[in-house]
Amino acid sequence: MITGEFRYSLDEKNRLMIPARIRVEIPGNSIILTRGVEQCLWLFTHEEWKKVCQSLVGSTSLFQEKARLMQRRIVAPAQETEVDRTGRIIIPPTLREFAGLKKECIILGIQSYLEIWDEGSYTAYLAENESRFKEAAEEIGNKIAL
Amino acid sequence: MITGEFRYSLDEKNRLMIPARIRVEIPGNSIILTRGVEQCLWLFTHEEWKKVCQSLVGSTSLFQEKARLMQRRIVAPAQETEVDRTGRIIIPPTLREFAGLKKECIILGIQSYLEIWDEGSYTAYLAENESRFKEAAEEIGNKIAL
DNA sequence: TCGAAAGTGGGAAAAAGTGGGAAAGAGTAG
DNA sequence: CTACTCTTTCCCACTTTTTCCCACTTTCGA
Repeated sequence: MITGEFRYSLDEKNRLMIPARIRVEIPGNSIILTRGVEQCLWLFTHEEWKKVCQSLVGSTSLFQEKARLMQRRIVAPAQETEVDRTGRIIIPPTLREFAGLKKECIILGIQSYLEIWDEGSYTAYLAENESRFKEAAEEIGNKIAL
Repeated sequence: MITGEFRYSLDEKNRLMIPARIRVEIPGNSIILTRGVEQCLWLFTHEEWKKVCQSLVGSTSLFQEKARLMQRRIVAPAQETEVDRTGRIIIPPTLREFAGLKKECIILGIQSYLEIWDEGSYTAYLAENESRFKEAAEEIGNKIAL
């Protein structure tokens, strides 16, 4: 997809705007929505989702506890959502609650997928992790000349 | 790009002038804008941005915490911005807020990239870090013969 | 002092975003 | 089984924002 950080608000029908810039990159007007690792939602194109699934399902077994956990936590909650003709998607209730979406939401474009955060949670997440981020940045600085 | 320290003000449409001297060095009239490590924005040419992305994204996974942090903090906020025919760029709202840009801005040219600071923040940053700067200067002095 | 280049402000057209109404569908009670 | 209600979905029309462009002002150098 594409990158960018956008703020949109959830309306009273639980609809959320997908930024026009990002929308044009979504093939077929439909997208897969699931739980993210942190308190956010992940959105994938069908193609990307296939890759995620294959790497999760393909390399694991029904008879391994950790594998089942990953399946339940990432694969199971996934739902396909249509982008309506004005560019909005409907966030299913269980996913909305999981991500704690209230009104103001942040949409992140991270190249091959998107994330949706509640604005408050996202701000808190970044604040909590700022020092960790700076450490990681230093590390990269030591490895790479940029 | 080129070096230099310039002061321009953000107009009421969130447009910021790119100094003519620097502008001529930007290929293709379009530039990548993202969050910097401190409270400022970083601007890269496409070519430079590609390098940054590769060093961040290249060898990482969706399922690694530190990788996600770096992606969210540096890669996700990135947006491509056109330089209009009078030489201005539009600063997207989320980036403007992050950098705390009010009116007067400082543009720094640092060879391979640019930085945009709010004038107040920049002055404060320099003042706060003057002693650390002197330490850093000593350290470098020990490594380099100049 | 004049000309050219750089910078500023603002208007108009186009695009993007928002709210809400109506139709369709599901669920429930009589 | 039917009728009523509530929810969901789809679409339209209005509003706001963005983008593009023009013209004026200022600055700098000759």
